[in-house]
Amino acid sequence: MTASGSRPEEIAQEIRKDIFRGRYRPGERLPSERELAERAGANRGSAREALKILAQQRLIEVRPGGSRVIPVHRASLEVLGHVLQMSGAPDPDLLAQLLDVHELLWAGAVRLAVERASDEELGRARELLATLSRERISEEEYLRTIAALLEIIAEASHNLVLRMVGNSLFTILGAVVPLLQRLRPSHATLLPAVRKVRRALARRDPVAAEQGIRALLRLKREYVLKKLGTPR
Amino acid sequence: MTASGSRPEEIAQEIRKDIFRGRYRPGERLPSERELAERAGANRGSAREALKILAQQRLIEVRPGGSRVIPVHRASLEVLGHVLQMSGAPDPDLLAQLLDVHELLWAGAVRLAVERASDEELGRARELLATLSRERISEEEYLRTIAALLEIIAEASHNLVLRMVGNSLFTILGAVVPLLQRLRPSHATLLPAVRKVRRALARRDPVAAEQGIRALLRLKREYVLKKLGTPR
DNA sequence: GATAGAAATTGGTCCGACCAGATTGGTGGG
DNA sequence: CCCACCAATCTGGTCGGACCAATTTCTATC
Repeated sequence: MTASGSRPEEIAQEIRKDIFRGRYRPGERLPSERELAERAGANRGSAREALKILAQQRLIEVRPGGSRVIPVHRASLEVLGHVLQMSGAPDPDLLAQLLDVHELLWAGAVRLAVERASDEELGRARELLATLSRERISEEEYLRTIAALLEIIAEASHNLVLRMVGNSLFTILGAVVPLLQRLRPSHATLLPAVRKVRRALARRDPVAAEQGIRALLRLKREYVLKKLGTPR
Repeated sequence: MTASGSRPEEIAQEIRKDIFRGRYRPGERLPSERELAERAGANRGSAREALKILAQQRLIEVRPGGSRVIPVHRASLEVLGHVLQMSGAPDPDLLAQLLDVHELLWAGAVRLAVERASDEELGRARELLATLSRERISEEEYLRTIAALLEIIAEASHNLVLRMVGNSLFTILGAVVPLLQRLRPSHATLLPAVRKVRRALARRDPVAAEQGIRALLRLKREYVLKKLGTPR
């Protein structure tokens, strides 16, 4: 019925669905490994592994006596991807929240990055910005370039934590965004933001860089949400 | 040798150590499930589960033919806690990075929160601030109150993503910080920041609130790092 | 030396079994 | 009628062994 992955992943997905649909409410007890296994026509080991997956995503808590559901807002970031991909189209509200945090985080990151980046890192960033400001840039290349740009920012920030959080957010976004089309802002709207970032990097001006990245990501945000029909 | 948890968790910890110590380098292949099991004197299932744990933390990638190590900066946030608890005292640099992101995130969060919070939520926050500004507050209560305050901020921001990221950061910090003592700034240094936040909440001034929380968290940061002897 | 094929290895899944701790339901005393 | 107590039952934790398909590694061949 589902689609992908290994047997345990399938089972986990099934349970996740049930949790999101409200079949199992927070605090409630989940069926036992044995029952889940039987229900899915799988081995107990597979069902067990499925539960372990959900447990590590902090969506459930498994302990002797029975596993229990944990409120979503206590769960790990990773479940977000699954939430967004639950029903056909991603929930616009949630996506907007994700983009908010995305913007917040990278804005802060670029600030640190500009302060600490080596000239070489700065150079690579500048190249990417040049790519972004090119007249004819494909949808795919736009997304890829933005990704690379953020990757450099994360690296240049010399902050491992930032890099890790950025990874998570980007992974989630990357899994959802491609579902929508026409995500690339027009060249005309894109250019000013790119120019701003460019100048900020040249002058090593953290505040300006922050504003520039904010503008850049906000463009992405606007286009994504507009595509979903409910801009805020 | 290690300490806690289930058999698989012990094995996972052992492997993690080896990865962090550089015994297994990124891209390198890990021993097979069978060998790891034998080496640990455990069942293959347990070794397998250990690998699954590490895989879900994106520290390794397990696939037919052999599991491979992934660079730390690609890993999930959750491994951070383990990195910090590796050697006796947490690495000051890394802890500083963590606190930087902590501050960045909550500063952004409080901004959203002040804009969107209900009066009831605001009231609860105000109570906590009152607790913080009390003359005689124990070490433990200080930490607990800060935690509760951030929790409310996360809730009031009405941003699920923020809440989740905050959870992760807070969990990591919570696991590390208690190891150090004397984390509570003196009442005199604490008071101005608390006052600032308080006024900002009363006026629903997002910018002021952001600055206030920043100040509050920076105090925490200073004290934590000073305790470690290497402030920056 | 390159390559195609055979053999060993690896993870994926299944089955069945035992243990210790938790849950549950019944029972007897208050 | 309520509550404390205890035994049957259930739950997750771990173990051992087995088979499969895909990958990796080795080898004989060209």
